[in-house]
Parts: sequence; C-alpha cells; structure tokens
Amino acid sequence: MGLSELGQCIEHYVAESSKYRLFPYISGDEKYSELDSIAEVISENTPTVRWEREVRVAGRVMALRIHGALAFADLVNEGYRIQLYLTKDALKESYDWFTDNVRRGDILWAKGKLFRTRRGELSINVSQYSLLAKSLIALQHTWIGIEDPELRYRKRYLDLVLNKESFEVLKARFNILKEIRLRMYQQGFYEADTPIIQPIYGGAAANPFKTFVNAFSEEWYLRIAPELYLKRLLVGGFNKVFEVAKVFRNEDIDVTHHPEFTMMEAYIAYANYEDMMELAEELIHSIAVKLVGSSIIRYPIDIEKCGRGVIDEMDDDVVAELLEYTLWSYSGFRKKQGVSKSDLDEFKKDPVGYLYKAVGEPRLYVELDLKPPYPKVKLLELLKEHLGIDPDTAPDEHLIKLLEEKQVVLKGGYSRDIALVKLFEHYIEKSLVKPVFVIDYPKGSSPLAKPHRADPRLVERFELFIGGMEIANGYTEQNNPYEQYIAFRDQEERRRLGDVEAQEADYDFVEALCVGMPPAGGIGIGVDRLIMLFTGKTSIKEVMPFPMVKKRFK
RNA sequence: GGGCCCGUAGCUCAGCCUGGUAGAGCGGCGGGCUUUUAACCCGUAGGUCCCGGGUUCAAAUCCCGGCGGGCCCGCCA
Repeated sequence: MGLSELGQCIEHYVAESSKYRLFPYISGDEKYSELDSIAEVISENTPTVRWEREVRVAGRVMALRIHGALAFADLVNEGYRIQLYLTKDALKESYDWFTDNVRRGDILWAKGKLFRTRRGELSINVSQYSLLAKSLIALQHTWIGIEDPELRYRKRYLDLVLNKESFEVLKARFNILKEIRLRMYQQGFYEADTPIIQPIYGGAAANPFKTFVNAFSEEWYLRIAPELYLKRLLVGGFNKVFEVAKVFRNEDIDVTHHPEFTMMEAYIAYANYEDMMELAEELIHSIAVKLVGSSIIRYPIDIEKCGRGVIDEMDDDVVAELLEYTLWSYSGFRKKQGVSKSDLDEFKKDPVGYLYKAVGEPRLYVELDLKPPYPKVKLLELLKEHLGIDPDTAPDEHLIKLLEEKQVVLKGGYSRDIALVKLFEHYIEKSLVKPVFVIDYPKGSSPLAKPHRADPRLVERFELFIGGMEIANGYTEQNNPYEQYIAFRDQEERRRLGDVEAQEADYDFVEALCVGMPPAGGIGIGVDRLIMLFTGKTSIKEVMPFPMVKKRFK
C-alpha cells in the first residue's frame, strides 16, 4: 500500500463512519471475560460450554456465504474457526444490516445456540451480533493467501490473518518460549534481566550495533551476548540464573542468521559442562513432548550439504515413507501420492537430483529422535574420522590447504586452534543431522571457557548440533582471573592484527573474577533455530514475528 | 563481496523466448438466491507492466544501469 492507498483507506473510513460506528467500544457480553473460546466450543462437551446454553464468541469473519435470506459466516479466533448461521427469520431487519455491511475481515461478536447443519457442521444459530471492528481493506480469500515473501514479512499482520501456517508457526514460537521459561522456573532458576545497552560488548565474537548515550556523551553498544553480566551475577551470589535474551549482531542475514535474535543463556554455579549438556537435552526433549507429544520430530534436511549417509542408514520402507511425506509437504499437504519401487530406486540412485526435480530443493524430511541422552563426540576425533587429520601431527600447511579449498580466510593471522575449528565447521558440521554433542575444543578457539581437566591444550566446551545446525554452545566457565586476563590479551592482539570479530577485553569482568566466581557451567541456546526445528522451517525469518526488511513504505 | 532467479490489477499468476490493442482466476462493487463451506448465477469497475536510460516506426517484451526481494556461495570462531 502506498501513501495514496492509505489515503483511500482513511477516506473510506470517513465515508463509512457517517453511516454507523465502525469501531465501537465494547461492554457487557462482548467483553473478553464473557466470551466462550471457539477452541473449546468446537472441541465440544467441555466443562465451560454446554449445549443447552447460548455461546458467545468473537473473531474475524474470514468467509461469507450469503444465500438470500440465509447466510453463513466463518468466524476465526486464534486459529480456530466456527461457522455462524444467520437467517432473516431470526434476525429480522438486523439480518439485512448484516448482508449490507458485514464483509470479510470484519471483527464480529455473536451469540446463539449451537446446532448442526444438514451437512453436519457445528454452527451457531445467531440470535444477536454486533460489529466490533471494521476491516477497511478488502482481504484475500485464505485459500489464495499471500505468498510473496517480501509482502509477508513487511505486512506480517496480513500474513498472520491470511496464512494459517504463519499463525501456527508463531503460536509454536510463543509456546516454546513459554515452555522454556516454565522448565527453567521449575528447576529453580532465577530469570535475570541484564543490560541490553553495554559499554563494552563481550561474551561472543561479533560486530556490535553502536549507540550513543547522551547522559554520558559516550558510545555504547547493543549486547552481542548477556554472558559476562550473567556471570557477574554468579560472582554476586546467585546459583542458577537464565535469561531469554534478545541479542544483536551487526552482520549479514541468511537462512540461519538474523541481526536481532533470541538466545537463552543459563548458568549454574558448582556445575560443569556435563551438567549443561544434560540441561540442554532435557529441555529440548521436554519441549518436544509438550509441543508434538513425542520425542520424534521431522525436519527437511539438505541432502546436498549433509551427504547421503542419512539415507543409506535407513531401511527402504522408511525412506519411501519419508520421501512420500516430503512430496506431500512440498505440495502444501494437498496431493498425497504413493512412492513406487521404481521411484524409490531412482531416488536412491541420485537423491539430490531427484529432489531438485521433484520439490525444487535438495531437502528430504528425516526423523530426529530428541530423546536423551545424545551421543558425545570429541571434536578432534571427528577431524580424524572425516578428514584424516591427526591434530597432533598434521602439518599446518595441510590445514591451510584444506581451508583454502573452502575459501576460508583466517582474519587476525593463522592460529592452529582456530583453523581446526574452522575445518570442523566447513567440512563436518552440516552432516551432523541427529542430535550430537561435539565436545572438547582447542583452547585458542574459546577465550571464555575453562581448560580441560585432562588435557590443557583443550577447553571444556561443547556445541549441540541437530539437523546440521548449531543449536547450543556451552562451557565449563573460565573462573580463573589470571587465565581470563591472558585470554583477553590474546583476543586484543588478534583485533590488532585485523580480526574485527575477536572479543573485546572486559577488564571489569576480570576484576569480578578476582572477587571469586564459583566453578560454573554455562550454555547458550539459539532459540530461533530451535523453533525452526520444531516447525520444520528452513529460514530463520519464518520463525520470527517481525523479521527485518529494508525501510520502505509500500 | 560473488552467482542464479523474481518484480504485470488488491491477491495468485499468464503474456516476455519470437517487439505490434494490457489478460485470466480469485477478491471488490451492484443485483439474485433459505443448509452453504474455494457456495452458486448475472452484471461491472479496477493497471506508473518496480524505477531510470538506450535500441526501434513501435518496448511489459530486447539491451544497459539502479531499487526491492528470494535462494546459493563466502563471511558470521
């Protein structure tokens, strides 16, 4: 909509509002507290909805079918739909007002008795109704919806009204956020709220958003992580803290990255990284059980990136079933077609080519069992297994050559530890489809983690991968102020050498450690990516309420 | 930063290759219709073909540049 169309919308309002009130105040039966939930009404026989009494509902009219002196309207509220049945016999002149004035998109209140139509559909025989809000813009039929991604992201409210799938995804998001908080509360965590505007940005490696604090005449930053403040709370005496934190990284947008995203960080005093792995797997499992009622989810995996290994280890009938599900899903769950033996053979011969042809991208739904415990694999062993690199003996030249093949540039100079992690990320990460903890990273890659109790060249760090995505990252936290000081110094040196994303040294944090931080475990969970897993979405924007789009009034 | 694709009515799209009157369905508006559910039937309005430039007698169509978007690669430890 351009400015001129907004003008038309306003003119439409002025013209229409002279006839009747388009946006009345509500009172009495129309109040939220007096309404029956459509979700409960359609589930029947609930304690609060009895057949013999009238129900009172409100929602948006999403379809109208007018047959002269009889009309049907689909009323939708929070994703649930019920049919209104209106007749001239019952409503007299207010029936004519309805057919003359009520349009798709309007928000309506109605009351009447439940009954079933000849076709058997549960409906409300409306005895009274009122218009609560007028839609001045003509809405689409939901079965066409809107598909243009730009329009869907810019006008998310339209997307949510018209595309049920989008509404359900956000509903899942909010339920997951709720479940995370509930689980953390149950386990005795305090939900902390630490500063979003910070004088020094720390706790991760990323470009910050800069801002200016007028009161101090100083340049500050939007946080890239809450880590260093949550750990200060451990110093201050809290044992279990977490924060569902919006964090901000001034970097590119792609299908798994967004400048503003949500991270759940949690810290436990007198714990280590093993405890944090347990926390992660149990949290994820409980979300699965709550949300899908099972520990098994289906997610569309990029076979081109992760390799055909996942397919080869499944039985043929499982592959056939998943392929059928994939085709069905990509058809918008409309046409369900069987997969014949020859289809399956063709698919197994060239899965990537087959998928490109059939669904346009090389993705196959696979089943992921989120039931703990998840296997733990040492990073260095993965490098041995996948790349044949012995971390103790492999010459640096060999590592550099492998990195060059993937066009990876190490900013801030070569570091063997960082090179090893980069190799893992570029050669192995995408193939980690089933839940797995990768553990024990080279020391130089993680300045905030505590050295490994058995091998000082490593740190006690883990990352959790599911569906080829990094979902969580945790450590046994560094609580030795001297070692933290040295690690920050090294980071500053890397910054000097051009690694703009090396961490900024936070010497006040070192001072906090000097006061004494108990040994602790910490974790950060990428909430948006977790939501992607549970909603089957392959783009982070799809699971964000209002993803960023360039400024433009359209 | 590099590559591929897209931008036409409110929405979903056809037309573009091969230049020659701006199209369909849905939606809107008007009329009809008492058990429909993608209701149906009749009628009707609706366009900066993303923007700018070029080629041409003639550009939605061909060429160049830009804007916006999607996907892939790189970067994001």
